[in-house]
Amino acid sequence: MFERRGTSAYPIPSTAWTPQIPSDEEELQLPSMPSFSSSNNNSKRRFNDDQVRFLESMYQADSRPALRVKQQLANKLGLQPRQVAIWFQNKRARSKSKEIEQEYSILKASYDDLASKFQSLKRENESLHIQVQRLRQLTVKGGNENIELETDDTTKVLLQTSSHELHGTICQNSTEITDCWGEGSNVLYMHRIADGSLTSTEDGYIFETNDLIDNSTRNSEWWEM
DNA sequence: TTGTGTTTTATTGCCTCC
DNA sequence: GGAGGCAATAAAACACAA
Repeated sequence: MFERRGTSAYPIPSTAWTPQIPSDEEELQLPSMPSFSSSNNNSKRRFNDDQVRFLESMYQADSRPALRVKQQLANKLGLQPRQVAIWFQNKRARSKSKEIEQEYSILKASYDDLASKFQSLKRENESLHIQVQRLRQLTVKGGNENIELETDDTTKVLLQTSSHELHGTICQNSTEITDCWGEGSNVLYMHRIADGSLTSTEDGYIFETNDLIDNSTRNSEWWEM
């Protein structure tokens, strides 16, 4: 990006000017100012600041002006009608390109945010798998032990194991698991059933220990994204 | 001053619409 | 079929660092 350096040979209107798009009978209204000289001896010249300013203003009002408007604008600016038409065409292309750039930035920010959340969930998931494996080993041994599963900053699960039964407690918003064993805490009871699977009394909270690891790897493509 | 990257003006060819 | 729009691209103008 760089700024146009050119100096203006014409006075710049002191107040913002909004072009009025003329009807069929009207003439294009431009602020009074000296006509632009058409000293365009067929070499490629950049339009001066005033010409660009007027064209920009017109573009704001109408990005696709009618032929007659373009002709009148060309007369006022000392340009060929074709130059004006091409300027509008290029301007539309530049605007579209900028718009796409902005949309890309928004989408990228959104993607980065999602990717970050995904990574953190993935880490949590991996940690849970390790802890579940540990739990399985202990239940197979038939020990009698309290196991604390850490899921994230605000949730902890305590499982009390014996040879054939598991009791799980979910503690939320507590750093110490014992803090939340009181009234109102969210308690999850999981029971071993005949075939070795685990089930809980919470709605929709059923999983099978024999399959747990396999279940997690069934959708491994999704996690490997 | 020069080389390089960016921006602007202009051309070309294709497409759509009336 | 002609007019006008768009995408791709060329070429000139320009900014700027080395």
